[in-house]
Amino acid sequence: MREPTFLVLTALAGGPQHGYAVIEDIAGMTGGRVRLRAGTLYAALDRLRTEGLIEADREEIVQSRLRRYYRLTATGERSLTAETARLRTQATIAERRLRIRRIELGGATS
Amino acid sequence: MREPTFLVLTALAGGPQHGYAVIEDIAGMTGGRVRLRAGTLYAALDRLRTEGLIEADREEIVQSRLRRYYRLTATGERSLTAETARLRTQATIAERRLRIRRIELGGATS
DNA sequence: GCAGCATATACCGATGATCGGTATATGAGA
DNA sequence: TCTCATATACCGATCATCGGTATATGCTGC
Repeated sequence: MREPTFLVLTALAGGPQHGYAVIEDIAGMTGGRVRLRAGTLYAALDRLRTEGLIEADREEIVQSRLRRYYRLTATGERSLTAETARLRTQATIAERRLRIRRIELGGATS
Repeated sequence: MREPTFLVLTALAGGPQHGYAVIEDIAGMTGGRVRLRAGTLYAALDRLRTEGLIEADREEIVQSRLRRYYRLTATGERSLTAETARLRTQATIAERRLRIRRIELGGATS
């Protein structure tokens, strides 16, 4: 799972949201670092729906504009939980190696 | 940065290694979940060298087989440190949302 | 003796997620 | 009236990764 996909699932873990709101949520979540392109977002939404990780929640018309809400499925929740654990494990391994490295090399790298 | 790239940098954070050893290291690190293909590994090595994140360390001939060692550069170390922090931050955000979600929905998802 | 496996580097085409751009439409603000 | 924010959707391009193959050697089991 790549970063944008992970972030979409994280956004929906907070409750149902429509596409554009997901983009805004992710932008806020990452401190503005990640702003998903429309193409990336809607492609990811379609793909995740096909895979059963998310599903349509409801549709609203706000100011004559369609809003299609999506929500995380139980499968999606499990998937996000597993992915989160993986991220944390890898971060821990990398941090341990970096820490040992700094002790051994004393900050003198090439 | 994608997972295989991150894992290659993590492997080299532990000290210089040659290509094949990196594959083995990553396999061990991930409990056998990730076994990089030769194509992925050597392409990543070339790319990371071009980007200045790793560099050639030395070459050895062991049993008439070439071993080309690579090591992390200072730039690579900074890059891995930043990436690790990013992973940890995202894992924390996702976990918080999942935790709140479980309280709110009480385990009843679609 | 030879087949198969592990070691080791390297190249190739295919896949697929993401990027960047565009299209469409409306309401709000300058 | 022009631009910006909202909102969904499609398109081609890029590029990391995957899966397979090529090449070569040494070790192990039959």
